[in-house]
Parts: sequence; structure tokens; C-alpha cells
Amino acid sequence: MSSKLKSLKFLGGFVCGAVVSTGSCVAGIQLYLQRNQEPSDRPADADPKESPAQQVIGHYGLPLTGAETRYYTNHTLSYDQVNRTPRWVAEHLSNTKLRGQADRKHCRFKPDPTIAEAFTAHNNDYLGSGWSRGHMAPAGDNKASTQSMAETFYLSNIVPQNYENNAGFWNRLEMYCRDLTKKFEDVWVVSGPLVLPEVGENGKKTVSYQVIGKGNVAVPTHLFKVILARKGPSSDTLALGAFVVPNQPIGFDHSLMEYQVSLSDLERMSGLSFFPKVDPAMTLGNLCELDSCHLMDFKEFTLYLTGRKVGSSRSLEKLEKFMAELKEMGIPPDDYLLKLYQQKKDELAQKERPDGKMEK
DNA sequence: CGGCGATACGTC
DNA sequence: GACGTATCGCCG
Repeated sequence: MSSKLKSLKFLGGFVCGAVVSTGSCVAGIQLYLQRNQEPSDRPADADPKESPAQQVIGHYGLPLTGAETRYYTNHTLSYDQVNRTPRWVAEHLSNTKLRGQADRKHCRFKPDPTIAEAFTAHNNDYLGSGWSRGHMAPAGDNKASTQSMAETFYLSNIVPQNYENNAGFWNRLEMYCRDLTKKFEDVWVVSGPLVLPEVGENGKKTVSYQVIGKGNVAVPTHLFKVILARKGPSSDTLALGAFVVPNQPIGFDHSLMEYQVSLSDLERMSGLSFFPKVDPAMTLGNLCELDSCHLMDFKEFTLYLTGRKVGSSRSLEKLEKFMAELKEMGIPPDDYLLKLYQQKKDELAQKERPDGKMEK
């Protein structure tokens, strides 16, 4: 209640101040006009930005959207100051850039220090909201640099995302993008949130979306990802795929192709023009025809997750537990996992042996 | 890989 | 006591 009073009081003060200053403001504009009217030989078709009238309109500056392109070490984005999320995030992937030791365990989500306090999201907006903090430029694309990985944890790169979607389907989509660097030398990816209209029972189309936290961070109804892949610098063909994915759990019974859309359709939905500098003479092929667009299936994904868990096991007990869980699911370990398991087993055995007993 | 929360610690 | 940070264990 007190905060409401406070804001009303502030509003009243602001309006009052504007009224009393009007007189001097008009005088200022007239002086400005006089100064700029002298060289009146300006051509009629001059750049509107240069015309005296336009200069007056913008005398005290025009509204800023904060939508300008922001450059980080390994990603680039445009921020949405209303939704407190990115509008789009662009990145470039290559085989070499994906190798490295940077570890997300040393990173923390935090407000982007370059975004004004009034417009930034905070961790408290997300915590307890029922939505996870979903990367647009993934941390996993930045193994090569602790700096660039840390920057992906700025909330300017984050949108409220369904937990299962984030850890599941979207995660596998991100893995597919990384996998593309094995077949394509360069891969460009643009990702972002969407709020799409829905048709209600009355037949009317309505845009409706939740906002979370004190900052009213907008929860997107969908996420998009555009992938552009090139075999090499001299290729005359580019592979392009555009996808729109609902911000909800998506299981293994759905394929990536189900969510493919034409680039022009996505451009209409998002209000964005993607890759505007692509030479029109280039051949644009369908990524899902030139490549598989195959995401990991349940077995492949479970094997992968087990590999991650085995690799980070801190005790023989946990190590065995992870392998037992895999067996319980009826998934036999592949050669890679078996090798990793043996390696980890030896390492932990040596560690736990000297005392004959392990820490509790 | 993608996340979460509990706990402990230092700071003002 | 609030807050930012680091570490750990947990889950999909």
C-alpha cells in the first residue's frame, strides 16, 4: 500500500514539474529555431534526421529502446527492456571453439552489469516462480573460455523456460547444434523467445503470457532457433533450419522436424529478419534434408547423461549406483562408457584405498 | 548436458 | 539480519 502511495506521489510531482516548466521550454524551442533557420537553403528532400523540424523534435533526445545490439565475448544479443529477456541471441559454433575446460559449476546466474537496473531481470524473479532460467546462448557452447561462459549466465541471455523442456528437448536441440560442427565448419545459431497468439473459444486471437517476479519477466509461450550451417568458406550452399518449440515438456516421442517452420513464417512471428547479409546468389538448402535433424533418442540421451555422471563421480559407491541404474533401465553401456567407467573406477579406487576407509 | 536447493562463509 | 559468493549433492 505504501509503495502505491509513493508512486502516485512521484507521478504527481513529475506532472506538476512538467507544467511549470512549459513556459521556459517553449522559449527554448524558439531560440533553437532561430539559430537553425539562418541557412534555409536546405534541400527539400534532406534526410529527415537533418531537417530543422526533426532536430527540434529530438532536441532533448528521442526515446531509447535499449534494443541495440550488444556484443559479448562469444555471443551477441538484442535485449528487450519490457520483457526483461533477450529478443534474440546469436552465436557462432565451430569444432575448435567447442573444446575446452570451462566448467559451468564455477558460473552463476546474475543480472547483466551493462543493463540498467530498471530494466534488468534478477534471480529472485525466477526463483520459486515455477520456471527455470534457460540459456539462449548455451553455456555448453563456451567450453573454450571461462569468460565467455560466465557471460552466458548474465540474465540478458536467459528466458523463463519449462524445466523439462530445458533439460530435455531443448537440451538435445543444443547438442544437435554442437554435433553439426563435425560436418560443417561453421554453424551460426540465433535463438530467442516468442509469445504467440492463441485462438480462444470465441474465435478471437489473443496474446497471453505469464510474467514472473517483481520485475514481471515475460514467460515465452515458445522458443525459436534458427540454424545456418556452412561446409566451408568456399561453399556455395548453406543449410538452414528454423524451429519453433513450445515452452513445455516435449518427450522422446516427438522429432525435431515436427517443429520446423519456414524462415519467412518465423520472421513474421518474431518480427525479425534473419541473416540479412546472406548473398541472394547462395543456394539455401533445408538443413533437415542436407542433414538428419536427428536429436538423441532416449537410449542415446541416457547413455550420455550416465557418462556425465560417471565422469564426475566422487565415490565408488556413486559410480556403481549410476551404472546399476543404467542396467536397471535395460540399457547396455557402450564402449565409450565402459572405458570411462573403468578409468573412473581405477581413479577412485586409488583415492579411497590409502586409509582403507572412506570419508563419510 | 541442462537445472535446482541446502549449507557455510564472509561482508556491511 | 540481509546479502553476495562458493561448494556440494541432488534430479532429468
